Amino acid sequence: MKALENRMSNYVDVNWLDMKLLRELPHKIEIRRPGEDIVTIGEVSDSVFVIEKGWAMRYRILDDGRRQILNFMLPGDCFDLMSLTAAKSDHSVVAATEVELRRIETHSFVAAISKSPKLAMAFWWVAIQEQAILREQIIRVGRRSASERVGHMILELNRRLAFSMGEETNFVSLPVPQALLADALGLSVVHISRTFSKLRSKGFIATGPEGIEILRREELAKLSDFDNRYLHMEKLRLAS
Amino acid sequence: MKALENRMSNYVDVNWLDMKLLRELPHKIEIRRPGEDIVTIGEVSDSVFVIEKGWAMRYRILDDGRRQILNFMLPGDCFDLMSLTAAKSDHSVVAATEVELRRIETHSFVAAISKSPKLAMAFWWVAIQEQAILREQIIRVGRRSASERVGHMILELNRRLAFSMGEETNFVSLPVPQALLADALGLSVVHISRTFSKLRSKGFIATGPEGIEILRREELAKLSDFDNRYLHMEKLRLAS
DNA sequence: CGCGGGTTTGAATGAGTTCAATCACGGTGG
DNA sequence: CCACCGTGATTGAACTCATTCAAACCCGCG
Repeated sequence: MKALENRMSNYVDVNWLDMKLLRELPHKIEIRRPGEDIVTIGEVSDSVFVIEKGWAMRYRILDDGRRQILNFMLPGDCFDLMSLTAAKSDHSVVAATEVELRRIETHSFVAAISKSPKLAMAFWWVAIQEQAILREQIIRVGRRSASERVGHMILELNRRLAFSMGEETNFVSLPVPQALLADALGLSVVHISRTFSKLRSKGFIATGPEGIEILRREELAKLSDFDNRYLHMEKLRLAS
Repeated sequence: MKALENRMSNYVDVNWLDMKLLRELPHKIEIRRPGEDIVTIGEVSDSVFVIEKGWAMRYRILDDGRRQILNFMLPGDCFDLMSLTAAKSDHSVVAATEVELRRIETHSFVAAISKSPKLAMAFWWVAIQEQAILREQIIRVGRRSASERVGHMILELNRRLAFSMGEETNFVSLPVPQALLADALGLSVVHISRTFSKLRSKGFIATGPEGIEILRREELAKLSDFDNRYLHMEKLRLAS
């Protein structure tokens, strides 16, 4: 719950939202090992999930084995609000690292948001933010060069992690192999590696086994045309 | 309103949803000429729009002039439900052809959906479908070849147009220049043209000034790995 | 007729892929 | 303690798909 609270407290007044209501919702905590599916394509989910710890990702496999990762989901992210309409999922969600999940059954979730318009609005906002991340992903893979893609992704992950941790840092923990970045950015593993070494040699980043350190944020942001406004991390205002 | 009614009647029981409520909502009808912005990046919108006639598109321009079209919006599509949270738009929406719009002010829209949970659920579904289209777009530009992208896009437009027209056809009216397809699919205009002629020479499609005719739907769908389930065009079920 | 937007074609170039080999490192079993 | 794996990162060379630039073409329209 910590990550979600951190996140929400960044855009709503601390005591504006009754987190208690959410925290006390009936739920189960589940653990998934890396590679285990959380939601499988074609299935109708009856639950909403909140990621407590670890990374997950949405993905789809094409007929010949190509894989596209749609987006990464970090602590504090919620899915699948799609379950509210009982639609079949058009993609799978898998644990990228070991993941701790809070599972809330759809009907209790619906009950909670219909009781609290504030909570409903907060989750509406979550959906908005996710859409924005998807759109940014389209732009990344559609019109950006390899270095721009990599730089942009690093900065996005850094902002989102900072947002859910509640603290600034130039370090991006990257608990996933480069192959996953490749499938997220529509590049080959080989080229991801080459791009990293290019960014390293230019002094923009340093890489280690644990993750990436951003050495020159400004230049990197300029190079990759990164503008974090799309993440909508400013305080939320309610529509009258 | 016709297009939206057609569309909704395809997935909800005809008299299940009180379209009257929606139809009688205070609104203004507006016309935009091709190229005119409907929503501008950075602005906070106070209205929800429904496209009555014509095509619009979401897009973003990068610093050096590259453009990415995020998706096309056809008759019956709604936007921007984002306005409910009074967030600044992270992209622009522009008329691709001459467009007829129904503009509903956010506050009347919010009033209507809070009165009618059915209406709210219907619009929630609209948001779900749009997310699915965005995800499919990511897969298209991230992991598909040029011919797959073009074929897949043709089939998507065909399904969506059929859905909003309420009638089957193998013809896809394409009232926009190839340059727009290029910016949507992350390809150059030249390559779009070459790809079309490849698809033509294989006998999959025929092109004319008005649009595209699909000659061999099955083969084309196979070639482009198109599976229309993501469009969620089946009847809606309500979550208890 | 001639102009202009859009499409098509050709030739040269380039960014990213593929294949294959090598390297680095942590873990395992003898 | 050390040889032996296996996974993931890196590098080189050949190749491919798509881009760029430039010219030609097509067609509706004033």
